[in-house]
Amino acid sequence: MPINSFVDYHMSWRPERRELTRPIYLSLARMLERDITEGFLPPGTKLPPQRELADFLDINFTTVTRAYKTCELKGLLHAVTGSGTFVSANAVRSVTISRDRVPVECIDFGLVASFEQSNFMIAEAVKKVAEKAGVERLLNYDDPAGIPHQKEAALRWMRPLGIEAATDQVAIVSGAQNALTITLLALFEPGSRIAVDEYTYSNFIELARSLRIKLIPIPGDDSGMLPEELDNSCRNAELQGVFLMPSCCNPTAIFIPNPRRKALAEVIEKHGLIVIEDDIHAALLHGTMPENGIPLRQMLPEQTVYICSTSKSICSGLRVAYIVFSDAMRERMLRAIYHVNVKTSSLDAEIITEIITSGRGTDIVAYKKSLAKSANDLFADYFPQPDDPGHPLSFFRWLRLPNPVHASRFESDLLAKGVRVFHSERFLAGTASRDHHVRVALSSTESREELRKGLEILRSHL
Amino acid sequence: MPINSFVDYHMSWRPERRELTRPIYLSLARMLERDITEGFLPPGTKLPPQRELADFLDINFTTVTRAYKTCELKGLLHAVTGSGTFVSANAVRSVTISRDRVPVECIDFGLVASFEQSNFMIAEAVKKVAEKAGVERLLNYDDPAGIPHQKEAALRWMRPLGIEAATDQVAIVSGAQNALTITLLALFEPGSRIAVDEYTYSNFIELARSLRIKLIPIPGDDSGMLPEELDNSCRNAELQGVFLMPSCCNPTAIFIPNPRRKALAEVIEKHGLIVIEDDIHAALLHGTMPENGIPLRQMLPEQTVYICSTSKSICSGLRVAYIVFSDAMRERMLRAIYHVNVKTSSLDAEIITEIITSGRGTDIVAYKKSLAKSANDLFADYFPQPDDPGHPLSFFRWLRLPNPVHASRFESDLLAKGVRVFHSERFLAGTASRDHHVRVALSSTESREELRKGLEILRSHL
DNA sequence: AAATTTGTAATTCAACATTTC
DNA sequence: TGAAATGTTGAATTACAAATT
Repeated sequence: MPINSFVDYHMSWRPERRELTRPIYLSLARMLERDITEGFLPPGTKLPPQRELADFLDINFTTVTRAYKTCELKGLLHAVTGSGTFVSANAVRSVTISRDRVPVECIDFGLVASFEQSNFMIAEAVKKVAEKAGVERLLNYDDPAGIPHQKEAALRWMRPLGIEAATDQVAIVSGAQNALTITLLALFEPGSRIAVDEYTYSNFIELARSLRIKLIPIPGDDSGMLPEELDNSCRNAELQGVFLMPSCCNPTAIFIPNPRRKALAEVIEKHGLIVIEDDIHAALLHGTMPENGIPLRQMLPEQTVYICSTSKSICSGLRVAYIVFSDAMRERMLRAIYHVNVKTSSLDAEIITEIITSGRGTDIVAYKKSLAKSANDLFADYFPQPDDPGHPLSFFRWLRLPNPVHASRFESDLLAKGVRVFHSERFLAGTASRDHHVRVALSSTESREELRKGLEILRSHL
Repeated sequence: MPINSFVDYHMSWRPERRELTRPIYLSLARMLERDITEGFLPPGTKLPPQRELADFLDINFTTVTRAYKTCELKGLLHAVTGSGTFVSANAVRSVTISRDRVPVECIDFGLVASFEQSNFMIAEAVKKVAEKAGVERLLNYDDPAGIPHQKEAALRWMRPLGIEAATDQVAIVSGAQNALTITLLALFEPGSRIAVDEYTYSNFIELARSLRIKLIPIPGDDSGMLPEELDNSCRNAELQGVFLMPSCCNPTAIFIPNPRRKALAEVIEKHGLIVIEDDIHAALLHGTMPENGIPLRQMLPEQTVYICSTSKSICSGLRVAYIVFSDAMRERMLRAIYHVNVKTSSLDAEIITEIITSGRGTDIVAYKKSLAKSANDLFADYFPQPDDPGHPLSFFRWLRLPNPVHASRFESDLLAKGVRVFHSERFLAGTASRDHHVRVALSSTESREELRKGLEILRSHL
């Protein structure tokens, strides 16, 4: 029997004892999920401690643990030892970012596109490939990891970025997100732990969640993840990997300087972590900083998966990315590629190959860089941030909000005014809801005029 | 202390007590995995019962349960209440099928290609699309599930197959395997159970294994899965879904007749299972049987995911498949598409669309049908199987071997003679290593002559 | 047909780790 | 600084279900 009657206590959640059916933990989890999704327990609510609720329901407290855990794995809750269990900020809605169902009439600073104005150059390459002899050979099941000359082009593209690899250490897949899925499936398992920045690309967060891979947020500073913090986390919990975007972290735009990269590499090597290095912006940012970033793949070739997408630098719609891996990983990576894709369209890969080998890729990158420069200059006019640690040519900026705001209300208010942005809360890997920021994509508007108009609306809203 | 010394008993596995570290169940699972992959415990070995091993190690028997369970989810074991726990047939090697690293000089009856001789017709469509105005609009992030007119074409393609759906119930993805990954990620979770035929497409087996989804093999007869057996399994264990290829099961080539489909649908509806209906051969086989198959999607629209790939029927290299789902599934499906692919290349989708709307698709299908007819006739000359229950136009045949053989030795002996086939053991979802078969792909050779030569070698080998 | 063997699952117990105050 | 609050995890207990003999 319950020790106390609890009539006088305040408990944020009081499930009906009579509604409990066996198995208890499942029915409790169902009730909890229902009350969260129906809004009775709004985001941020502190749930009763396990022992207290167990006492109230006259069950063992680890049965509550299980019910809470079930909801936590679904992303509805997060729990902190010592503090309690809380309803997640993103419990109700999905934080997945896509261009599906965006109101047509809005200025999109949400999804980070890639200055699609350059796509007429791609259209030319499409024509060129289509007219070549032997297109038929691009249309079968052969070479699931890419045709040899396509892989050569891939290596040629990555060489200036500091990547040297053999052709059997590279594979062609369908974009960076696809590469991440493949890598997580190939090298990790449910329950694995991967270190990430406190603010992390939200689609990676949800992908990991759906694969039941746990992300461990590591504190960072203006130069990115802190090596000593990573070292700490490795000591406390068994970590299998670390996810990094060294040339331009999404969403914070931070470029990790080489000394920091080296310090991180040392810690990573010491603990034998697998590095997932998403260098999606590398080609675009190369040559614009006093010193080019050294990829972690170069420092730790045996334990790094290097992902180089052409979506941002060349063309977003063709879905071509390169993955570089070590010999020890090859078998597992190829198998995962086969399970997820069978193969990537050789036609698309051939178009990108044509663009690279013809030298046109360099032109496209230069053009996108000039657009990025111009967009960032305009942004700086509206929001001067002299101490902004982000990369100066980033396709998006990380803007600190002067006052705390309600994240999803902020987004929807601004959307009502015709501008879509994403609040920092979407990018939270863990719990810590510290400062408030918005990520502002500069590469998705069709003209400088549209960009200006959107920035105007954003500034007046703040 | 252990009750008996066990010195006199035979136990198939005697892990070192001293090697156990805490947590016990994990270290025990690791030892078990090691001993299986290193071959000390060959496939089929019966492991000691949980209680016996627990007694031997002086631990609680549910700790052994957990260790066994861990290995079972990895696909290394399977357990049957009452009988015991056994090492899986495919525990050690991968059964993934791909065209990577096939000896160049072999006749490939392994991977099921799609009579690639018709690809010159696709090359024409590529040219046509490339020359159209507005190719740029195919090259951005828009419409992740497919451009509206492409989805219309998809529905037009599927309508004769018995599929009626709204445009927001269909999405374009990158081939059937990709569709399966997306479906499993969207609608199932680690630990979910899906019913499958005893012989099942081996890439689906491995995909499920990597997602820790458990496949429950259901006995069948010449008309496919047995409804009463499915009903039984549903009663005994909580199943969430069922995977079916009704128009031509891979690898057995069985076409499920309509009465059987209806009986299965009844059981499925009763238990509320999600149907994954991979109708990859539907377009090719339509109109060749006395009665066309009614898709399960038509009978159970709310609980079916219908997958219609164009890889086999139109072109394998372009990686385009259609998924049809119910309104209740939409949100989860779109999110999974975004996590795995972001989107499928609109260019590839447009080429397929062009082929469908121009009516060329029907020509291609007719051509492939004629090739399939001819190949099957040739096969029947070499291996008359008057009572073969498979579909007469199947791209592969399921050939019973007169005598039991060693599966992987059989494959490698034949490969040494220049022919690649796959033994039935690769397709075993569960345990029962019953009859011996080989799957012979008829659609992967480049000419009738090559096919004949391969069949000759195969016959003389038997 | 009943008893036995064997695996499954929910719950409870106990020890522990982290955070807060 | 250390005690209290709070969540985590492994293992044991218990009841049960299926297959075998």
